[in-house]
Amino acid sequence: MRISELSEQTGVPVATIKYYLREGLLPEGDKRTPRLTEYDERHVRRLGLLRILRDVGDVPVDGLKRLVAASETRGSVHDLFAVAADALAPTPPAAGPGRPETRAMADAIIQQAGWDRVREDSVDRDNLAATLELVGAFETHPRDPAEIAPYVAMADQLARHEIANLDGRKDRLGLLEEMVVGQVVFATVLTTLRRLAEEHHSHERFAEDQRD
Amino acid sequence: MRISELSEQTGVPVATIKYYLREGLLPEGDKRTPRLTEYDERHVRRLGLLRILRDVGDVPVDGLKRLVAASETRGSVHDLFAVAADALAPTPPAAGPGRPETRAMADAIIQQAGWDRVREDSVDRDNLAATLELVGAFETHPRDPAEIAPYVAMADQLARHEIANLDGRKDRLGLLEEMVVGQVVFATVLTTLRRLAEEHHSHERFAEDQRD
DNA sequence: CCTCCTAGATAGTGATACTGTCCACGTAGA
DNA sequence: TCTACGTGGACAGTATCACTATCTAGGAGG
Repeated sequence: MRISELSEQTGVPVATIKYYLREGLLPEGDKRTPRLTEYDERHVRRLGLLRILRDVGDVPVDGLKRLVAASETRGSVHDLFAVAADALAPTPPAAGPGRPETRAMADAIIQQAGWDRVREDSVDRDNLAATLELVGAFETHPRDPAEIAPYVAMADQLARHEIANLDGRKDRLGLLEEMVVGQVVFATVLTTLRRLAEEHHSHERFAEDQRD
Repeated sequence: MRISELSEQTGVPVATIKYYLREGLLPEGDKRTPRLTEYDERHVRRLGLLRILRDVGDVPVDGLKRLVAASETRGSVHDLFAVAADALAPTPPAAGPGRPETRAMADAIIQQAGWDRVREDSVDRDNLAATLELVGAFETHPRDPAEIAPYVAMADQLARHEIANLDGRKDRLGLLEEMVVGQVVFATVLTTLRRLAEEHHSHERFAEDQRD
């Protein structure tokens, strides 16, 4: 199919498709002649994936690039997922490294959770530390691990559920795609659901409360 | 304290403080003379809050404005929370209204969850619908509610936990602040923890898997 | 043959969140 | 009293991001 058809089928403007091609987010099509390139279903699918990650997950274009690079990772599917996790993780909120004790607390949380398969240099260790650091600067005490425990338990449940639910028949890249889409979509959905649930549950405690 | 001192104490540049004052995110200080304004602890605190919401929660300045406006809401604490939830909710990903059946599915999910205290016009109903719509356009089938059920249960747990843990001694605005910070901080933390947990749990199933 | 589309290069746009400059003035320390 | 530095206020400038538009030359297809 031609670029205009690809655009029609996906709803993505031609200019944007060209941009994604330039950025290497879409593989080049089959160049029949210097003036005519043929695109196929793989492009349609990839474009759909890119739009979901951008529109639903707010993944920056730079993250998409890292994801594309990650998809070339050799090794086990587990290795592939680990590299993809780094690609999806935002770059740590604060530039600075933060106090080492905050990083230690992040590591302690991960160890407490029993997640001993997490790489020592996972980006998310820094992310967790950076978040604790920023929050700690506001609330004087760096929010002790006990407060985080329920969230650790939830994350563990969530991850088990999602890993278990991956379609075992897919190939390497199919699994990656499913994992990545699941991660960003359900992160968004969960955040929205949580706000809805909070609105509901605040009723019992605060509907009558006119305080102040 | 003077503006330079406020800046030092919070680490926020003077120019940024001026910007926040212009935007109405910070209340004006006590204008002793036309050339000298006195700021106090309330400004320090507010600035800390704003920075957390921006740096950790990625709340846009516009959302912060909505939040400030929301904090003036009359009525019960429950009403206050509801308006704040709308302020924190991102404006729906897609501009268009989407198919009505998607909106119906969003409403059905909320009803199934038993969250009957959620306002009919909550922004998050639209957000949920918009997300379902976008995902549905990619994966042909609009992901049936059963797949979402576990997330509904999690969100419910999360919300109960958070509402129950609010410090009951605080005043109206203190409660709002705690609720809002908790919401954005734990949303971020949970997302990070989930990626970490997924990396760990993928080991058991995929460490040996070289597929493809 | 003529019109439309394409690839590829490059430049421009709009939104967001600051950041920098300028000025006249006033405050505080010497 | 003198003076250097800090201030409020207005406004312009900047950086980044994610596109979007324009232009050129040329080939495809009726």
